[in-house]
Amino acid sequence: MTNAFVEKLRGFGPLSEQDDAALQAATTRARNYPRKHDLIREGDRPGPVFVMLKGWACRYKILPNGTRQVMAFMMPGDCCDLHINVLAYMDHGIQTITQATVATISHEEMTGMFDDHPKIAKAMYISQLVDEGTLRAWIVSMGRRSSIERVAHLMCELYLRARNVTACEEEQLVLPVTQALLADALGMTPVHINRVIKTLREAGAMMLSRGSLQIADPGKLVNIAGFDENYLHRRMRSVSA
Amino acid sequence: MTNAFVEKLRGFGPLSEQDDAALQAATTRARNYPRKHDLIREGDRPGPVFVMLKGWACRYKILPNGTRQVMAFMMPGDCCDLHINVLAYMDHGIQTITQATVATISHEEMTGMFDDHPKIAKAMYISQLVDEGTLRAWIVSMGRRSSIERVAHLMCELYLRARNVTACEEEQLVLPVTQALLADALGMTPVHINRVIKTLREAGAMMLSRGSLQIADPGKLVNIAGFDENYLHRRMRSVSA
DNA sequence: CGCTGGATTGACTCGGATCAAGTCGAGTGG
DNA sequence: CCACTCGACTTGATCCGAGTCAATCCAGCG
Repeated sequence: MTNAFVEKLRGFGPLSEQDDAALQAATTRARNYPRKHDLIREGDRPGPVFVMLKGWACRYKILPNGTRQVMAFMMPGDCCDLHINVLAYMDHGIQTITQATVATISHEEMTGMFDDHPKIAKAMYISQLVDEGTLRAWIVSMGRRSSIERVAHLMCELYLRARNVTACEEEQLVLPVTQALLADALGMTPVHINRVIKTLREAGAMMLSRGSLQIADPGKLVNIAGFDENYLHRRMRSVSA
Repeated sequence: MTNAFVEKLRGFGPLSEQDDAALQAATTRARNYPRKHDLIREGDRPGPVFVMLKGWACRYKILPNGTRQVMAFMMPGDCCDLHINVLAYMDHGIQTITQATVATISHEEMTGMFDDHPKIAKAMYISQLVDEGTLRAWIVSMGRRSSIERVAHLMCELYLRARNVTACEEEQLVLPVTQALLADALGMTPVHINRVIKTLREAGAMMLSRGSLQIADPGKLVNIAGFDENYLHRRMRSVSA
């Protein structure tokens, strides 16, 4: 039984049985964390690479005025920067959103795996570039989309990403996010998030309640969001490098 | 005489003479481009890695409604993602802001250099992580800073980054950006950018006119911006990996 | 010269923030 | 089984930062 990380990387390119085994071996040493637990804080010295196996986490930064900005959601299969160890300190924190199972891969293990398994390396590079593209898409949302578009866009993204790693019935999906968290992620206030969600519900596009997202009308939602899934790079390069 | 790229990477860690020479050799094949020229467009198949030697460029994306969001400024010494070739298509474009000299490094050259010069590889990874941190800082700005703070923050960032690669007298610096471009970068309107710049000028913090930035009162500007240079990772890790 | 791209300023509007009360549901303990 | 609490969600009233629209200005330049 392969874990979410292996599953995700497989999606970026075929892996041999040996590759699978190596990945699996590297992610067996996992720990459980409660919700709202800091895996690493801003200013900390980076350690091993984190790999989410179960549960969600987010990258965030607290500003001097006390407000918080969430810059990324991490779900099962996601991992933090491969070369994180070359930096002297973290410029942001990573905190669990739900209870979570997280594996760590040491720097040595990582380099070893890269040397011995080029296909793993390539899949990880793709994964990292997708994460970067996601950051850019986030900037686009914050800069040029209205609040309704922003919320719809994020929902589209999370839906697509989550569906890649968790089986889910129809257009229904478990989204373990509070409205306050969404506000921190989208640069809005919880109050306004609430109103926007209401609008989207009344428009018949989607419903979000008690940690569960239901896409009522995918076409309508995508349309509102102006969503273009390109940046998630799910369509792969045909000719391998 | 070494170019801006070599200079910048040196700042991330000591390089041997051989490293220097290899970098220099890889970036001799350079071309000139006029301003407002697309080096690569959204949807294009990624080619070689771009390295800015002279002039500025930006990463951008045009939305369906015609508005534009700039997601990064590239100045001499900056380069685009190392592993860009593993993706099937670009999810954003890169366009010159000024007339520019740009070198390209092929994928083969890149891998060769990584294998033969581990110090170069490390410096490039740091550089890439800094770029990523910059993207996150951008998100923080868009999400949680007021327009005045945003403008001040960007000016602080550009000033620090530019001072690393170009010698400049005092707190004076050439910033080849129009107010419209700043608007596209900061998610505001040109009109409002103009008013904010006026406010900052009247506050005695900085002056920006005709492509030249003058920091009148660095302390004041940093204070307004809530600027924390951590994310640029100029303080290096003492113990090498 | 007059043209053009950029900068500037004013008047008005509006999206989202802010402030302030609730409501609802899942515990939890008596 | 009910009262209490607490975190999350809702809703209304009001305010303000930034957008919009529309002139005008200005410098460089063919």
